[in-house]
Amino acid sequence: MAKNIKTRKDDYAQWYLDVIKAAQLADNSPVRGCMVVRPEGYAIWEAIQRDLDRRFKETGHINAYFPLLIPQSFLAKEAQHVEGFAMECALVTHTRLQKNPNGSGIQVDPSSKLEEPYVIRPTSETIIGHMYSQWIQSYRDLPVLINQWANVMRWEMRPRLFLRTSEFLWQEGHTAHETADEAQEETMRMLDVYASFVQETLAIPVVKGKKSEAEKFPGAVDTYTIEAMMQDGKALQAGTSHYLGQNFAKAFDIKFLGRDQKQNHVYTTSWGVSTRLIGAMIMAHSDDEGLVLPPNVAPIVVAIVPIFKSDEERATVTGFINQMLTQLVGADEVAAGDKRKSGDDIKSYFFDKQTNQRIVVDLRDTRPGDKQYHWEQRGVPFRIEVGPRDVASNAFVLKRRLDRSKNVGNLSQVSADWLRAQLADVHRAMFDKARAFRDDNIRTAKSYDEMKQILQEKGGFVRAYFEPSMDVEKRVKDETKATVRCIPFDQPSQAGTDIVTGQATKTQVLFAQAY
RNA sequence: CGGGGUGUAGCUCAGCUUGGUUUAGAGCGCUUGGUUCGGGACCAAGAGGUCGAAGGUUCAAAUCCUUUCACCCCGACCA
Repeated sequence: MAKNIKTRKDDYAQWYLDVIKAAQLADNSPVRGCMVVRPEGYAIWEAIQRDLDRRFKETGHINAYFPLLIPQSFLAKEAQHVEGFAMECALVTHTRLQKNPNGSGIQVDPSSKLEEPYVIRPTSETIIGHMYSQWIQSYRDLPVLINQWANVMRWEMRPRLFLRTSEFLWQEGHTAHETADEAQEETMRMLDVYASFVQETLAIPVVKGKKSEAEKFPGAVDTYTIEAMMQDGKALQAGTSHYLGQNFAKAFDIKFLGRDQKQNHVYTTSWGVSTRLIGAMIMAHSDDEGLVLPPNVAPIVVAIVPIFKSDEERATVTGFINQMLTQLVGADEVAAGDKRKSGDDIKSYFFDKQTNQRIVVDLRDTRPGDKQYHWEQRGVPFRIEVGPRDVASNAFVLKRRLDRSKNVGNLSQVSADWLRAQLADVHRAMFDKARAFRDDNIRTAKSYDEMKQILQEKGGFVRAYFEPSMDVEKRVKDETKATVRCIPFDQPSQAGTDIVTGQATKTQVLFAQAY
């Protein structure tokens, strides 16, 4: 039992925070609601970036960067947009500080007040729309397919590490198209990219669907989402893709001369995922012993723990480990790794230089048990234990983080391909486990009472016939805390009865409490 | 913004009711040395605090009073 981590059963919220702390992914900062992403956590974000960026490029997108500050007036140009974000905007109103004339310290210099305040971007549709209006003149300029990796700020009342922080890191794609069809196609394409990424890389199964009017992005015509289920049965929106129609094009006057020789407004999309994905990954996979990392984003794939007492034993064990490393990463990388600087006695060797994934050998002067817990809590997919007994039989002990299983292996079988196969197995097993859990926790309700009972007694997602509408959703939320997570793409062929209003409807939705 | 609560070592907290044997403490963590080492060791020594801040009462304040700041929880609000 991990002694620094509360169990999920005892206190799920505390467990989540304990896992983050134990794995050193992030820390609270002096600024309320803003987190410090520590190296272990940032490495996961880099892995997410690397993988997603490749997928964006493969679908024709390119990166650019727009400023952090947005003129306040820009935000107001799209009515729904400003309404949606007004409550959570931080403003820059002055440009200078001065010494406090009444004593020590500093204060705002009143003479530096800005004519028009800047908003720290909560999202960048407005400033990007402004630029697009200048860049786009002709149908020949379309489509514009730009993504940016950035930080944004939304002044949240209830921050939680990774899941909802006042400042967070994300990517936002912003595209402009000649036709509605093309823009809608783009919206769906990126939703699919997100779904594939989350499933293939983070091993989290998702439900694809459309948001109801009440839940959609401020200023969007349609918002599409991938929804994931956490281990407490709550839903987490893992990514969104918005079809913005001509709303922003009209607000920012993004026009082009069309093939029809007429001025037309473009059709735009935007789509984003954030560091929240790291929160999703933690909540979907980790256990009471700590973090469990999906192999594809694990910065360290194997931690080798040597066991020895005497100097002679140390020499034989490290010699054996060197041979093993050579088989895994090649002699050149072993030599390079031996020379590489490290702050402690943890040696590090690249297993895959493209993904920066490493194998480490833990030579610190601590007890083997400490090392086991150390790497286990950090979610490293595999640990390899090598002691004198193993060396004598040309063997090692392979410990798998996912199920904490223990198997004896033989040195002769070790190779890069062998390890890749092991990692792929873990990925599959993680995905299957998460999917089985999710599927077990999606229940169908035939009546509102039944839904209430399910939500209260079991949690999870509830699938039901329901015609989304602002009023009724509000009522359901007040009464059950559950919201319409999405209108899934796979809809039944037959109509049914709306569980709340009793009206006939063809629409089924997923209800759940959400983060 | 309403209701409640908390500020004492890096972390978790005791001490406050009833001011003075507390020279401000404990556990964890950290440093050093030794014994250990196949799932969180043990022994010894040590570093670390203007008790959130300011003011007041008193011979004497972590403790009582006033003011103030910060944070947390519940509501409201919200990707």
